[in-house]
Amino acid sequence: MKNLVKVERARLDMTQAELAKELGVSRQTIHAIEKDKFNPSVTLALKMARLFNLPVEELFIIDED
Amino acid sequence: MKNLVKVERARLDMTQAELAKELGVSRQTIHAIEKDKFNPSVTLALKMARLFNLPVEELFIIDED
DNA sequence: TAAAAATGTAAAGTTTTATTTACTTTTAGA
DNA sequence: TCTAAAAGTAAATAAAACTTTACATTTTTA
Repeated sequence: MKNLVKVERARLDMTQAELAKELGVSRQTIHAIEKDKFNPSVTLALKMARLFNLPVEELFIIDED
Repeated sequence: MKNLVKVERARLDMTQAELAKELGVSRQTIHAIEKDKFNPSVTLALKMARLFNLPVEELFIIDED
């Protein structure tokens, strides 16, 4: 699993802390997701995708099959 | 959060056990998701959406804002 | 270049997802 | 209608998401 959170966050010119607050999670959660430390819930993924105006499938990409 | 897993599973004429096996999770996990008992990981959501040939956003719907 | 802001990291603790086992109830087929 | 498959439920456990706190490092900006 890789994701475009860091890039899309940069596009919106938001800090990890700002994004975290917007999404109702901790800054460390954002950091961990950006570093592929974990696999967020679909709810959080949906909220992020909506904020970034991207489909979940483009924001989070499963490596292989 | 609601979801269309039960409906889409019916469209593919699969049992909970078959779907579970296909996705590499337990039958109870499928059951719990169908009953909105929990919020799956984005990875599992992506696998389901791909199997059902639907965007994650259509398979899993956040209730409000 | 010094200070402040942002990011990285880490550890302990909580909550929730997911597994396993087992049993009951419902549904479908012979 | 009897039977078997499927689905519902539940509880104990394991694993992972997420929180909180705290501090170090990097980047930005005054």
